[in-house]
Amino acid sequence: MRQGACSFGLWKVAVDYDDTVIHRVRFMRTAPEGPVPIQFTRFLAGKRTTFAPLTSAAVSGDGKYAQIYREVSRIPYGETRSYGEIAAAAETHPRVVGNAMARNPTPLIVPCHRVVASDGSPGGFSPDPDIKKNLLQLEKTTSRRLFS
DNA sequence: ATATGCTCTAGAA
DNA sequence: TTCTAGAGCATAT
Repeated sequence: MRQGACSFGLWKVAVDYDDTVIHRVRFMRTAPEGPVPIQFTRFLAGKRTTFAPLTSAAVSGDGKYAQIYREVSRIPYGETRSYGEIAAAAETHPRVVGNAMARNPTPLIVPCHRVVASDGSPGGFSPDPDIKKNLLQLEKTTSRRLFS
């Protein structure tokens, strides 16, 4: 297993991976040095809208969380869905979706930042909700640029 | 068995 | 319209 990190604003994005399988992604203040797949730096620079062919280890399996992560992975770049909508698609309760997002081992790959509350407010994000806002902002401006 | 959570809806105020 | 209460369910402890 390899590990590395890149920057996103004030934060470091630490990535644990093997070949094209991403095991863990974390936002931290300081992170171990090392290379990350090019998809990360390009995505975070607004120069890429997908992580393909990278995949998250969290989407495989038959658990309820894996189902939820698969549904979340379907949300297109620049769009959002509510916790309730994801819950309906995965046939579970909205709070379970909240739990799954809170424990998402691979944010970005499984775009949990695109899941917002039903009234459009951002909802939570650890370690800092601002990261979620920044990611949504990045996707909004990037998708607008790609469409001009 | 109980506590917890990045929620949601309905009904009261 | 804003606020509160409780439903509802997978996981962690």
